[in-house]
Amino acid sequence: MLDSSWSDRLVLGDCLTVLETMPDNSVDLVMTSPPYADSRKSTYGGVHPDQYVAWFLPIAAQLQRVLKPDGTFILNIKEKVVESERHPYVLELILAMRKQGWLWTEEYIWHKRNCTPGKWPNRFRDAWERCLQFNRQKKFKMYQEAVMVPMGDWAKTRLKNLSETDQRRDTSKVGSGFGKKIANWVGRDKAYPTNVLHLATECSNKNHSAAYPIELPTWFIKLFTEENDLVLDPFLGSGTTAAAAKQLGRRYTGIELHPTYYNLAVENVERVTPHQLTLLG
Amino acid sequence: MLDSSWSDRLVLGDCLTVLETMPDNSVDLVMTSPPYADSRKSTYGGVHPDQYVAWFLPIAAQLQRVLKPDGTFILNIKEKVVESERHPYVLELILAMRKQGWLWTEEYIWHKRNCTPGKWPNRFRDAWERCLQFNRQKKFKMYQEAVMVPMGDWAKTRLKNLSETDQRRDTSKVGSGFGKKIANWVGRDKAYPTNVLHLATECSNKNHSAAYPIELPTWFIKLFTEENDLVLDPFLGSGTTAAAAKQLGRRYTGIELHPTYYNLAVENVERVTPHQLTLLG
DNA sequence: GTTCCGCATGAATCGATAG
DNA sequence: ACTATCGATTCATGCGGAA
Repeated sequence: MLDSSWSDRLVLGDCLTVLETMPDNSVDLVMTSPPYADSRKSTYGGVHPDQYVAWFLPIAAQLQRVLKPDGTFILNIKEKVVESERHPYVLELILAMRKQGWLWTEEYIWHKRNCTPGKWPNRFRDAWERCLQFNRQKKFKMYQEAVMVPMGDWAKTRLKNLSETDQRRDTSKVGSGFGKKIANWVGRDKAYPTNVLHLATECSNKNHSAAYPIELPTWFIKLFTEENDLVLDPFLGSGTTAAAAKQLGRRYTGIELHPTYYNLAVENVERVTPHQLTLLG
Repeated sequence: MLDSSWSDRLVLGDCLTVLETMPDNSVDLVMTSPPYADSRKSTYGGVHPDQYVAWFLPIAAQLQRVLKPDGTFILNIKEKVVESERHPYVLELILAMRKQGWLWTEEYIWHKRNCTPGKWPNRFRDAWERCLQFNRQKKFKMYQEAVMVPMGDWAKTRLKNLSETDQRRDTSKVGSGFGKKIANWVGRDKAYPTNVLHLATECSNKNHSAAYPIELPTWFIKLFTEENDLVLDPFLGSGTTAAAAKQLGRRYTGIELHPTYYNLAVENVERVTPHQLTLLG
């Protein structure tokens, strides 16, 4: 049942083609952030918003097939603004995936504490993204305690690492609520999180920006898998998901189309030691 | 053009029926939180999730008619969990309203800092709701400066303009020169918010649970209207929207079907003094 | 070694300009 | 009319140099 040939492999190639070669019911968690829709046709890999659903559905079908019945699919995505309006492709995708047989179990909010700046006459800065949870069944594996304790540890670690300046800074941040959260966590060992995640965007890697900070896949991997479970990211990018999985002692499979990103991912994943206690920040 | 007969009126009656008697292009902002979908028919205002879109669309059509072309419609809503799955009626509603001619300009997130407690095997506590922004045109009135916030927590008191950080920075800059100090101070005084709002849920003195805290309509009323503009809430509930509008010196119209809520709303709105400087539980 | 400050930069968006 | 490109706007963060 356990096909070890897909353990800890990073594959260079087209996601749909590669997925078709993977066995049924073999993945415990799919966690990915697909290329965002892009109206610029000239851009390599850009998918037009109007064609986004049609492009993604066959991939979603494959993911459904390779996912174990009690596994989970987390899709990090956010719709772009097109002609001063939020494009509806994400909404349409959710509805289409439901027709495909997926259950839309939950929508987590990733609140980006440091979002890109900018000012426009008709909108504010976009500070959040969707983390859509899809399942094949109503009953699925979920290890809530795994994210209960680390949340406290995370805060404490974070608190230790922060300089006084940064602590003070955080307290005064606009709407971040970060400083307050730390205050709330002090002396409170156990707290269940909510469906809103406060995480900064990754700024550490200079050359290539990761889609999301490693804390994001780390959280979902802890929540939905146990050790030696298999985590799949069909749009690996710079390898953040695989790195998180490896670090947590999970098996991983990653697929990436672009050689540049693929090589970067290999590098980044190799650098990770399993069970390495996190250096967050 | 300005029909004063709808200024500062609270109407007891069916929302659709009342809306049909209102003049075209007369409302600057619609802000409401409609009755949530509920499968329990006996509940007041309960609408079955599967019928929610069909129920709401005629109302949305009337709102589109009475709204000024450069006005805004803010819809506070969140989908219920039905059979372990998020029901898609909100997504379907957005798509249907777009077909009706609405522009889905933006989706704000109301992050509820103290959400209802509880624990379930397959999900965490729900700590956020959608505030969907719809417009008739790409260009609409927006007064961003009105919601600019001090560098401290914007949901808290405005009296404390000096955050610790700023005080400290200010002091340290004295050594290096005066001119710089003022420039930095002014620049750091206020910042634009993002599309994520951190507000506590209302838990204060009211018998009936208000749909949202008064800070929520207050924020959107400041953002999308000027003084003497007309704010409409077709599902007034306990009157929070009208109270916020009155307090800010805007005109308001509220419609409520249920006599109990209507009377409560009248009471709550009467208690408010226009331009009363904040400090509401 | 610490703390503090300056500065570059980032999954952005709009409007204007040019082809 | 439609598309492509560019400049302006804005602020939380981390890094590096300085005190």
